[in-house]
Amino acid sequence: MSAGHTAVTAPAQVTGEVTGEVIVCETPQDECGVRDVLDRLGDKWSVYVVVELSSGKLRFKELQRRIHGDISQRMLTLTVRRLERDGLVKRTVYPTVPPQVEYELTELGRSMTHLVKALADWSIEHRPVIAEARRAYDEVQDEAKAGSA
Amino acid sequence: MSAGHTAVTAPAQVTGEVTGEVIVCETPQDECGVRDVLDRLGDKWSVYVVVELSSGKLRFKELQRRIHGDISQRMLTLTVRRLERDGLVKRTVYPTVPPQVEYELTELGRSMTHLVKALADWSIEHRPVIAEARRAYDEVQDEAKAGSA
DNA sequence: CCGTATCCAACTAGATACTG
DNA sequence: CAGTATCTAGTTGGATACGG
Repeated sequence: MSAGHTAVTAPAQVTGEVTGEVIVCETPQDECGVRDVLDRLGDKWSVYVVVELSSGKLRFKELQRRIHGDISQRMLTLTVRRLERDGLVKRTVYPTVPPQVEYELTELGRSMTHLVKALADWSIEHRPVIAEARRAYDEVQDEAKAGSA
Repeated sequence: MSAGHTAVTAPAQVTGEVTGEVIVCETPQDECGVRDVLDRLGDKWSVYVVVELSSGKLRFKELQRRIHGDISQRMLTLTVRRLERDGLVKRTVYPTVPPQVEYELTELGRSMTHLVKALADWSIEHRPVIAEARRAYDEVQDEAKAGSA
């Protein structure tokens, strides 16, 4: 994304390898190619779009309504465009008036819902532990601050 | 992270649920709790720290050396602190001189390496398809731009 | 209805210098 | 060695207005 605020383009990637339980890369500088997925998963809305589309085809407005946390029109556009560019989402425009656009997961996109589900499962399963860890961590930090004051 | 540039703190989260192949949330506003994981997975370096620590305990400097793409001291500090706060990484300080600090995955952290591995596997497996999808998409976009010029 | 364009606010990340 | 502090640049995300 060299210039524009609206650009969808992203950088390139290289080769990597995963072995057994321990993750290894052939060439250390290549980032293992994981960045490809992470860049898409890492942004604020992509996962939710995939989640909503996992249950079927949706129109723009309908998709927007379903996304949690009130996604703006602009962000939804950017998000679906990036997903479309990566071949995870298919966009179908019906030249009606008013215009109608439908979004659905591609085969590739559907193959990723398993991962997203795994992520969600893990997250939900370990939420209490993580929450407690954060609470404990913050408490210690606060004490340290109070003590030094 | 309300104020500081150096702060480690992050917002809270709520309840969610995953059912079958389709992902569902009980209350639509709760973000399904997936954000918890994603926030950590989404930042630039966390995954690489987890990857490197998946093969064992490491000191700060050693960890820094191994991370791909030349992580700065500051970013490594921020990253491991966030991971520590979430209970994914354990930080052990030996009060020697010069100081020595060791980082290792906790049980929780190790339970996440499976996910990271799944992510990496998927990424590597589908890299060609994604690359081709992007190429095709960009080509069409460029044509459109050229056509309108 | 489905966007795009523009402007602005917030956060993330890098470089560099300094400390226990 | 293992950080913290500071400053700055780049990127992401939100609000709003307008266009096909």
